[in-house]
Amino acid sequence: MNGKAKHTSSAERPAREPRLYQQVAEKLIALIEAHQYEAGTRLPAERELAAMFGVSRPTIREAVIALELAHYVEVRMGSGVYVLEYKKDKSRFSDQDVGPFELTEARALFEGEAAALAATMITDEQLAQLAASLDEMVEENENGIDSHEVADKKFHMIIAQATNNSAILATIEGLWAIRESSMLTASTLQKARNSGLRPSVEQHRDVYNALKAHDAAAARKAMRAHLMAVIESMLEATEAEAVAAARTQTSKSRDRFNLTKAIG
Amino acid sequence: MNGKAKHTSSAERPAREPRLYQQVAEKLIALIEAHQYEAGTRLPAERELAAMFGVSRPTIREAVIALELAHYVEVRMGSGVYVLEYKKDKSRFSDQDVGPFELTEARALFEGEAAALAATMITDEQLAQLAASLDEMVEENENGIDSHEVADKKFHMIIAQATNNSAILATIEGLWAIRESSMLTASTLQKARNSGLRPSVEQHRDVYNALKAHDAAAARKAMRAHLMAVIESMLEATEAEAVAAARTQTSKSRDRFNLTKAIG
DNA sequence: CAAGACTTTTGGTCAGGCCATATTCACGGT
DNA sequence: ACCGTGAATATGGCCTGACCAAAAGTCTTG
Repeated sequence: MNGKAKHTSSAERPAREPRLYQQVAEKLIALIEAHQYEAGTRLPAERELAAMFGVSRPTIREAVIALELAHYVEVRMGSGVYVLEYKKDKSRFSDQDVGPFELTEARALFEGEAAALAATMITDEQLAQLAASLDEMVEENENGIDSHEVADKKFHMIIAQATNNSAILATIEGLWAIRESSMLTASTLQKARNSGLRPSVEQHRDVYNALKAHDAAAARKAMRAHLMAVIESMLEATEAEAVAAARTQTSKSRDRFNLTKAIG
Repeated sequence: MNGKAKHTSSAERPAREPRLYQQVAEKLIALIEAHQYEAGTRLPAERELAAMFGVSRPTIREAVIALELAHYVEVRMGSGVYVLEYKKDKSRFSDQDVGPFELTEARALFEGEAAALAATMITDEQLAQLAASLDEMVEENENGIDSHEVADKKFHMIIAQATNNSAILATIEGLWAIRESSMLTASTLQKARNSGLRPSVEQHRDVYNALKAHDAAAARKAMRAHLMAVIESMLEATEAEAVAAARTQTSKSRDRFNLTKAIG
């Protein structure tokens, strides 16, 4: 191995080559994804890899760190670097089926807290955005547009963002993602909407006012009230429809709802 | 700098310290997030950083690569490494590393609510499981086992499960998954633990007692207190190091200033 | 005064070394 | 024969020192 001749072949590449460790990392990833190295197995030793790729050991180490940070491999000192299981997916909220009531209950708790936190640090600009989304909501309602969803989601997301906490934002986004991807939830919500009780703009405005006043307790209370109301309307819609069959099931949900309301 | 005496003080530490590059990366991130280095500005040269942190240049390079992959900095060959703009950006939550503080803050809020909800409906069997995990925790602490994690996670998961809400369970599992998959977070927690303040079994026991008494408010309060304490210890551990690093930098600057003054 | 050449700074990489831990395996006791 | 047990060995972790190439700063020169 020479320490300097690595550029001897650079005559044709005016474009700056990526750093060496990146090239090596890519090659290694390619090998792993081509199942040259199965999950759970050990990669060749750093010294061997260095020889294989014709680079120095530090470079191999850098590449390994890149794979490590991408969760492709795990490094065990004194033992070797091992290929990890599934590098794929990451949707933590797996496809498991969450019911609409569970979902909304979770939102009531979590978004309530998020609102309380946001109240302490929301900016004027974010407040303005909230006001704008409220206007959109009104407009959507007047136009009879069914999907008043857009402005609704926007409203809640701005609040999540106002917490300045990416973990909270990610969590709430995840809950909305479930809601949007779950058939059951969608249909229940639809029914609830059709049965009159539209998610009132007023409830949202209560939240907005609390945030504007930077009143954490009031914000939490308003947000919870809003989502509790959503649960209520879902319950009514469901109950009215499923008379006998789902009776027990639904009553169970109602009991539960009362519990949740109690801890607030 | 010596090449081998770095372990001289390791006689008593059963806990495996994180790799050096991770520790350095964390300190750097702490400095950046503390606005010691503003966005767009240049970090000290690798050789300087090596001197500052008392490590070799290859280690600094590894740490810089970690920051680079996390989009904290950008490396320009021949020029330097530059701090990038906002690190938060888009909604792509899964592949983005959330900071350890954000994560724990989110947990404090969400798990607090989960505990409150769980208090109203937790079963005797689940309480027994909690008690068992507390015992495990004590045992792990005595055995000096580093990963007191196992019992800890079990404890929190039982509570999440006791809410009987799969959305809540999934959310809290997700937060733990982030914690486990993020190396930087893990390292911060590790340090917090090493620096004395172990996540006390007492705090967990407070939560347990509140749940056993089916006292929602007390459960929420205890859970929050526990996680707030975790944040506190992380802050202390991080701050101490950030300050130390900053001091090195400062004294260096002072030396330079004196030189400049002398030759002026 | 500006354009080009020289020098310095800074990242990029290599080479080779020693240490600590993990794993292996042969050895000796039972 | 079986099972510890302790010495090799393999492997990652980190360090020192060096040289190259690109960028940036400095100086000379037309």
